[in-house]
Amino acid sequence: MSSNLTAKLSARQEQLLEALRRAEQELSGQDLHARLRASNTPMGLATVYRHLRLLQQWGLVRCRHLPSGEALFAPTERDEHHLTCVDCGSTHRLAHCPVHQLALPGEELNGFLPLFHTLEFFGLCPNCQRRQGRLPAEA
Amino acid sequence: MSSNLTAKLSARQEQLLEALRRAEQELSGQDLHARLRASNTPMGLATVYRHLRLLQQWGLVRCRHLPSGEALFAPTERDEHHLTCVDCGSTHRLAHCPVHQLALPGEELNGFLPLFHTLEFFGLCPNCQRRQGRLPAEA
DNA sequence: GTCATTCTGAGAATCATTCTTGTTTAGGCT
DNA sequence: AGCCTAAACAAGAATGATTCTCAGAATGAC
Ligand SMILES: [Mn+2]
Ligand SMILES: [Mn+2]
Ligand SMILES: [Zn+2]
Ligand SMILES: [Zn+2]
Repeated sequence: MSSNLTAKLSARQEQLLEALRRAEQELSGQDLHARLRASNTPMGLATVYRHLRLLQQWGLVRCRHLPSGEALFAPTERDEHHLTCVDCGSTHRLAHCPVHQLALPGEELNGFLPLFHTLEFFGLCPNCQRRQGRLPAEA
Repeated sequence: MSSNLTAKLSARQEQLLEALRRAEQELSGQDLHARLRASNTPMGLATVYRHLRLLQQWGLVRCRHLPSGEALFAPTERDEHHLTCVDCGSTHRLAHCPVHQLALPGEELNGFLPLFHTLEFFGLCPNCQRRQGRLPAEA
């Protein structure tokens, strides 16, 4: 029950985390499953999701959701953020994390131990600004 | 944030945005649908999601996804962020936005027009820290 | 009025994720 | 080695939020 306190990850968990690290970018659960199947460490889809959830709970994996609804997973140590166009969905990776060593006030934390964060900016890419020319707004 | 544009929202879109603003906290698409049905401005589920997507594209509505997969919607002008426990899922609202007037460098933006952002912190709440004691480390 | 265009919503379809369940594996003990 | 139990595994079924379909309802120019 509390084996999650052990110092070492299981073999499957290592394989999964390694595949994520080897990937050049974030992967969906399905992508990850397909890659593992194609590699020499195949595993079932349920196993992928089960360990993905556990690794998230250990703070070793993070996920972000695209506007389309896809969930993309990445190792926590990869501290990347994006600009995403709300219209066409295109995304650009930021070169640096804008809150890299932002310290939250102690009274905000209130005993909470931060492990990682997600930060995403949304707006309009140059193309869509040009194409739209205008935006509807409230009365 | 901003915008003061000239185009007008449709009646349905106004009703939807009003319901979101009236809500004391973020609502899922299903929640919103249920509330509208119970109110004097009922509308179909497809219409709720259709306009929710459009309002996101106008930059008037934002959404965040919980680890559970639910998408929660809120008006963009509500600039709130949370601490979420990766273990038990409990969330705590931050009193202030830590990046409220953070300016992204122009060369990062590269013509992109920011409309809003999402920022969420993940970690361990005091209860779960106490219950776990420590975290597994990599091999 | 007529016709064209846009909007709506009930229900069906989608599909990523989770659950179920029978099977296999990993140890611990003798 | 043999036996036993608990945990891990994976195939397929189930779930459920979101999206799609499409026939009817509104709108709005003429
Ligand atoms: Mn960061
Ligand atoms: Mn903010
Ligand atoms: Zn765009
Ligand atoms: Zn907790």
